[in-house]
Amino acid sequence: MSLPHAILTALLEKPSSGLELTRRFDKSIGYFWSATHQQIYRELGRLEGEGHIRALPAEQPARGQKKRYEVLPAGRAELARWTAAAQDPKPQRDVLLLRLRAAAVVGTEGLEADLRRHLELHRRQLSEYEEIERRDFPPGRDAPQDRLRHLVLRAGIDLETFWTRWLTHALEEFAELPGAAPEAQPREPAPDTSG
Amino acid sequence: MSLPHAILTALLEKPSSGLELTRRFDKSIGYFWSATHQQIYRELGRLEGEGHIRALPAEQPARGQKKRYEVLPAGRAELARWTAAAQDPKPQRDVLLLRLRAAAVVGTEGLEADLRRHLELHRRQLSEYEEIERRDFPPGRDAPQDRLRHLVLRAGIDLETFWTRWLTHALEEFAELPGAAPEAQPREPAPDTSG
DNA sequence: TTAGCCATGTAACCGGTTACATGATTTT
DNA sequence: AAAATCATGTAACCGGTTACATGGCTAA
Repeated sequence: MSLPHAILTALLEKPSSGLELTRRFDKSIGYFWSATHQQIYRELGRLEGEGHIRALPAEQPARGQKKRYEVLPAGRAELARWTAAAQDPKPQRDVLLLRLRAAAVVGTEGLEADLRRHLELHRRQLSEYEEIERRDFPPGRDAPQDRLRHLVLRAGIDLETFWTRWLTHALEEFAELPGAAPEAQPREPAPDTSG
Repeated sequence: MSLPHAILTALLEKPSSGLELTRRFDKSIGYFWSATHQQIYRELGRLEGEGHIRALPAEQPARGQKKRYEVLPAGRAELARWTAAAQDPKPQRDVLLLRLRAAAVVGTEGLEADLRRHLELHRRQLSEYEEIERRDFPPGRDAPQDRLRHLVLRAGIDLETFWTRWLTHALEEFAELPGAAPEAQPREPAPDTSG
């Protein structure tokens, strides 16, 4: 149940229409909580029904007509409640790690190329984040209001840094692996706890 | 579509029953691809229907009776295909970062305690991984077959290290934040690209 | 013989994904 | 006038989550 709160946050930062929200989710908030326009429209409907947001009465809504939403006090209260409430971290799901684990069993054939591609993608994302940091958080102390935003961006930068390093290391290991696939060499299964 | 491949990998490492798989998903593979027993039974049924696995004919299956599965050649081929196929990284979803972003708007009240809790959880996970590394990958060169497994574990260790560091940093920043919540101080919304 | 655990399921729900529909506005 | 784009939706599906059901085995 996080999408409604992502939307409330975005609307508090700036009242927007559905499509504007969609565009903002493509950058910014979407860096750590993505959403399609279909999701957003569905959720806007619910939030309005619950009295958490309302359409600005300025223009009459019709199909194909812009509808701009703002957050109501009840919505702000709900967001504050949710932000403060304890939440367990969700167990991570990472396909790439799963594929490496599978490769340990069926061979690494073809995997290396995709690792390279991922490395390139993460490098690009990293430099995009660093560009944003240069532009929005120049050296020197942030204003108190910007501290939290900078903190979030820092998480993005450090995560992408981790992935580029790890993928680089992985590719080095691949280069040292003997031959192609250990396909036909079943061996005693290792203890089940190893990663 | 990753759960069936996670199961195929686990079954190739060692033929198992549904509940055994469930237990193995609680450690090991579950560190980066979790699954409940309901998911696993459903998926085992599908995989059997597709001819990717089969129940070992040893014992007759009845309700409440163990059923052990093994991977068929078609299943191994499918896993190899999937492992080698290019896949785009899924956009990350991280609730904690979303909550920080929300806190920048509605205030940090109550958030700090949960950050501390998360820090503690990540520290515990980190030392669990490090324990596994000490036990299964003692210093010195890994055997080629263990390289990939060690690589996966390394990703887990480095990720948890990142989180503990970032959370520590975040808590330091919180300590410096003025007062409690900037609740009643709306300001010009910052540019929408920052993090 | 009752309680508790082992083991395998079924069913309902819910959020995210994909495909498609429709009206309004702008461009060619 | 046709085509492209903007903007708001509907509908179907699918994987993950939660709650519940059922049979067999074991220990108090």
